[in-house]
Amino acid sequence: MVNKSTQLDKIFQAFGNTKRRGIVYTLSFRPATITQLSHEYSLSLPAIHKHIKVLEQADLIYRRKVGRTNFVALNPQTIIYAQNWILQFQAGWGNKGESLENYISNLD
Amino acid sequence: MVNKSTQLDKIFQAFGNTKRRGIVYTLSFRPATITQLSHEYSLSLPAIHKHIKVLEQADLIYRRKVGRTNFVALNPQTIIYAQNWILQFQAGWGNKGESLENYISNLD
DNA sequence: AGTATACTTAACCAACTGGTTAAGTATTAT
DNA sequence: ATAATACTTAACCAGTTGGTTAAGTATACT
Repeated sequence: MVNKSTQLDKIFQAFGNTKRRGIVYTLSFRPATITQLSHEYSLSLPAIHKHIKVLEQADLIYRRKVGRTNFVALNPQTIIYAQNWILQFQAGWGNKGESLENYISNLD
Repeated sequence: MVNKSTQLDKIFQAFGNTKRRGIVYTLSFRPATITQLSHEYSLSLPAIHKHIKVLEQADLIYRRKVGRTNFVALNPQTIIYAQNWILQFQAGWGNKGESLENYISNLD
């Protein structure tokens, strides 16, 4: 399998996990350290490390190391990018009350 | 592993694949049949069948069988649900130009 | 110098994903 | 009745995911 993963794939795959969405939610209030997040979500350090990596590779968060402490913060631009993809369907089929039943019965 | 998958997990996992996002995009113009989608995305019927199942279990699409033909259509309510989750971050940290560098240097 | 803290990395594992081929079912056309 | 169409299901497979335990590294504290 070729598995060409685009950025939107990575972003939505990152969102597709309850704990990662929780981390994003937490970071929407303020930055945090990895240890803080591991306590908040009852995850081992290796486990949170993997989640952070997934979020980082999706460019949803970025980090800065200060001494031995890693601070992570949201990257709002990437969230806006995902928002915009979803928002394009605002005016799409179904938003004006169309139903599949009606669609089918109007075929010929 | 327990793998308690919430609806948001399913929705974002469904979005986390380029071909499934393509299917959603196509369906944002009008309903389609499974065979039409398999041609449009060069996928075998078993492959498209699995994608349709993922989208259906996330409640992003629904279908009606007419004779031997399966029509599928978007469920805009579910898309709105995902939009709303993402839109909550509109006013979150980082949207007023805050940077992690500044955050760190203001700690004490 | 020795110990604690904050990760990081590696190896392992079961479950899931996204495709395949092959075979089966239901409906429609000839 | 036979054949074509439109899926559906099952079995298989390689790669990914999300956790684990154990060990390693870098920085800070005493």
